[in-house]
Amino acid sequence: MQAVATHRIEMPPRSIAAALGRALLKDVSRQQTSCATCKQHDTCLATGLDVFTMQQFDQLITTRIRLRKGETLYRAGARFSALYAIRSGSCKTVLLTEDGHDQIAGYHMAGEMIGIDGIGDDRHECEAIALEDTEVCVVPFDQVTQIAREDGVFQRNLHRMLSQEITRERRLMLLLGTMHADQRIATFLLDLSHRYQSRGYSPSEFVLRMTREEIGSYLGLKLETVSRLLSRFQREGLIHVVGRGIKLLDRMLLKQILDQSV
Amino acid sequence: MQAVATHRIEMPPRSIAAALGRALLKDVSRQQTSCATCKQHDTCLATGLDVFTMQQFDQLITTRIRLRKGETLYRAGARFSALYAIRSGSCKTVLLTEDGHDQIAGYHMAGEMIGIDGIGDDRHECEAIALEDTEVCVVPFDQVTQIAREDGVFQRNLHRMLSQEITRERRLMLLLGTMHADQRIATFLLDLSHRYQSRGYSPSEFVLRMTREEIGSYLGLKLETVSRLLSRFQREGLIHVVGRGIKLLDRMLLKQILDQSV
DNA sequence: CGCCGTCTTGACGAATCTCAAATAAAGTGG
DNA sequence: CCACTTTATTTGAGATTCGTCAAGACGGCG
Repeated sequence: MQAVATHRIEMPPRSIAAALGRALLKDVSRQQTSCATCKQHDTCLATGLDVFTMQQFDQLITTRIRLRKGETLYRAGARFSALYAIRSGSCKTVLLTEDGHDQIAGYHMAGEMIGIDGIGDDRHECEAIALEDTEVCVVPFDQVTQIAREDGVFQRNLHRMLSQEITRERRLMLLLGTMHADQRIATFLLDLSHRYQSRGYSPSEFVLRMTREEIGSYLGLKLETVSRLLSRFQREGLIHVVGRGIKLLDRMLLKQILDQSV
Repeated sequence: MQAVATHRIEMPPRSIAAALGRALLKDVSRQQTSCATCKQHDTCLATGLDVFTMQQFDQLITTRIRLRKGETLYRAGARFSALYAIRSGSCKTVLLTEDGHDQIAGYHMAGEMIGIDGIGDDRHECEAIALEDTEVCVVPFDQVTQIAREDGVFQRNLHRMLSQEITRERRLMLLLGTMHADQRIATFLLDLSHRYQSRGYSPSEFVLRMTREEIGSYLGLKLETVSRLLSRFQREGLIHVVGRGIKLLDRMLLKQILDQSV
């Protein structure tokens, strides 16, 4: 019996370093039950480290930040100095253009790492905003760099983390470039389902943390289109919607929507 | 008086290592004229290295590959072992989904580095295909990793390169998620203009290496829409089109298209 | 010269956006 | 805790953009 993420996802509270460790561990989930929260889309900086390096890494984490709903973790243009591991709650990252356009680039839940967009030119190029009360661990990047130079496994994990961000964005590009509105919504719901499941929550019942408008921005749609499609999916028996509460009734049918070439 | 890239962009031929060096150098363009070809969108792995590390890096490059138009450099799913610096010619990278969809993820010209999508899980997740006869230098990634551990500047350059790929994709996401067809085409033309300019070619006159269909795939449009908009831009005096030859007549007006909020 | 892939252009239709109004939910101050 | 304000959501009708289908033109190449 799985917990339903009706309220908000929270990682079990322990020491700060342990919290981040959980957020970063992967494939070692058999040994540590808390790592069950972190399987697929996570960042895995600490996978397979030897004890010494792991201790070193633990010592990095000396600060954590509490954000209330709507508060900003970092703004576009802010100086980049650290990565942030989400300990509890969730964030959105927002892209801004000169001409006032904006778009939500990502929705990030507990166990994920954000802020890597700043590495390139020492400035964050998007802003991160809490969608609910959220707590993040601060991981100073210069020290990450240092450990990467001393430990090959850690270096590899860092590269993998960066590359996975590229992969994530590619998937979104494909969605935005080729999919119809219903396919986008279906993909979005299945992605959430998958991510909740890999954190130990129900894959078929969860609460959206974003408004219809934010979902639309993320998927390249208008809020009315999002609303209409959720209603349509409900009429067709695919899902059950109550406000931001979502229950997936037939995930096979949802997946079939993705196959429709027209 | 600038050369017009009427035929194809080719880096001046020298030794293999030097060719890659040019492709990767940045900000040192005052000292080496050949680096004028590589200013903005490039990868800069070798920026600011000391002589010793630079020599080390030079020795990496022992292979280059010649591709005829249409040939594949790597396929999706192929084992990742190296990055590729484009020495002459150009490539497209293509994303593929299980259900047969595909989309062009990037258009890469001489002086750019491709293949970094493979780092995450040791497999390339897109395929790279030559748009014309093309020559690439092979940069073995395990040795890149090794140098990164020994040299902090090099490590930083590597991180920057990865992060820039993220930035590039973000821009494309914004385009796909928020822009109208005319804004996408205008952005596409201005981006090419910018990149040709930073390689020492005319920013206002160049030859497209892709078909209308490929441009459409890249921008999330159908080929007819691309064709119609190029015609419209020509009618409006913004550009002059002859087949794949493009002359930008009024870049200010093109930029203004991006500001139209409607 | 004729074939084939590419490109242009038109007419039509479908998907999505825009505008608008009503309803529901969330937040606020007393 | 209630009344009130604000914000979010749903739904409809109409406009618009872009895609689809189709026909013909262009250009390169054997």
